Amino acid sequence: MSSSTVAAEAVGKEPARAVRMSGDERREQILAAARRVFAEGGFAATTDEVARAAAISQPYVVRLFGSKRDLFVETYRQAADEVVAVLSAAAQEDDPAEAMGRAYLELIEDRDLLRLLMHGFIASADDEVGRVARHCLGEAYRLFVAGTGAGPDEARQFVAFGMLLNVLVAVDAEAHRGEDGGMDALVECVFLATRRAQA
Amino acid sequence: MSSSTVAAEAVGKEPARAVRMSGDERREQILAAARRVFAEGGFAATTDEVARAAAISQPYVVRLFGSKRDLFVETYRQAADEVVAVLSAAAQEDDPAEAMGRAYLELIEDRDLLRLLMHGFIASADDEVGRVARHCLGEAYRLFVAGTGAGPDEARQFVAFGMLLNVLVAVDAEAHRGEDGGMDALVECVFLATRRAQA
DNA sequence: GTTGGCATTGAGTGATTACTAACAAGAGCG
DNA sequence: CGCTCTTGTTAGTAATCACTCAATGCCAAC
Repeated sequence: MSSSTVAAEAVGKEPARAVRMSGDERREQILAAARRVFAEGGFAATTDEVARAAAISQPYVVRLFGSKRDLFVETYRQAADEVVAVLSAAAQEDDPAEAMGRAYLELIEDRDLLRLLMHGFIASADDEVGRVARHCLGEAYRLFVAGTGAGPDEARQFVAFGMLLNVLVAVDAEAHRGEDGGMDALVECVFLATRRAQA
Repeated sequence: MSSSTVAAEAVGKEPARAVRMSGDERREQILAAARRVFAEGGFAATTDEVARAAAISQPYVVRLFGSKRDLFVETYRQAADEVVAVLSAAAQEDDPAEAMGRAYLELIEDRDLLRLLMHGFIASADDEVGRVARHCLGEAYRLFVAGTGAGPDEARQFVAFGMLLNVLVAVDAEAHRGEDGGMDALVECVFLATRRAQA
């Protein structure tokens, strides 16, 4: 009970002040929060939501990144880079085709990452985001060709299957089983295909 | 020069009043405008933009549809229904597989339609939109199986290729040729594949 | 221990937004 | 003409948003 601050905070009398952190640490933390928030609401999500997710004040979010748009672009770029890096690493394993497929499945298990990516696919409103999105897609194709030595058609099918997985995760198909016959059949078929690929 | 209204409007003295229209006609017109506007900005687009696109006042847009959300849902449902109807018709032609492929290509030539659909894939925020989106996807799969008698894998590849086309159109890949090597190769490969399918 | 810099906040500000309320204008009809 | 229903508007309102400003507390170096 040395200082009064601790006791007072425990009782809730003083306004909660965030624990002090280095600027870089805080930026990383905000980026992580922004990924979650932007994944949910896209660019329409507010800086206030990001701030609450990071447990700091809203003006500080804006200050550290300059503007909401800058924060979005940086968040998006980080996510896209992550995808490319993971695919790139998988492309150099023993069985690149299998490794890349598995790597992508693991990536999109992070629903936030995937939905954020999808938002970028449509957010062609912003030039920079569109560029990053196109690059990410192009790299997926290029890395598959380069890694596996597969022909264009096989690589195209790899990417296409990835886009199908994206959409199924985005619409939360698994959580809505039994609501639509066609969708159920599609999910089942995709599920079997992924299991087969992993065998 | 019969009435003063016409002359005055030409000179711009009287406030522009929209030509009178039946409620149903107006609703259709607003839905068409909303499709364009929501395609661009998703649910974040404003009712004011829709109103301007339809050349009427913003409150009237809200009044005719109850709320922005209701307008969005109805716009989305109409678009999804259109897709299902077109695919359904194609599934009953002589060569269903070829017809459905061609039909889908023609559908997504309407970039507004496609981008609106994509927005719904992510807008799982709204339950109803999510349901419609899942149904539309499920029907594409189901209709292909039913129409062509194809196996699950072939049908899955049909839908997957469709999703790839969606994304390529959404990120405006064609308009950005030459900016990214991987993307260029992917677009070229997809282009060849569609030409092959149409032969 | 004082000073200077960094992290962080509260309190605005002006712009925008969905939505409401009230009213205007014309068409059809007796 | 008068009455009513529908179409459409203008003028709000309360809420929300990104962003700004001035201040405050804290740490470290002198």
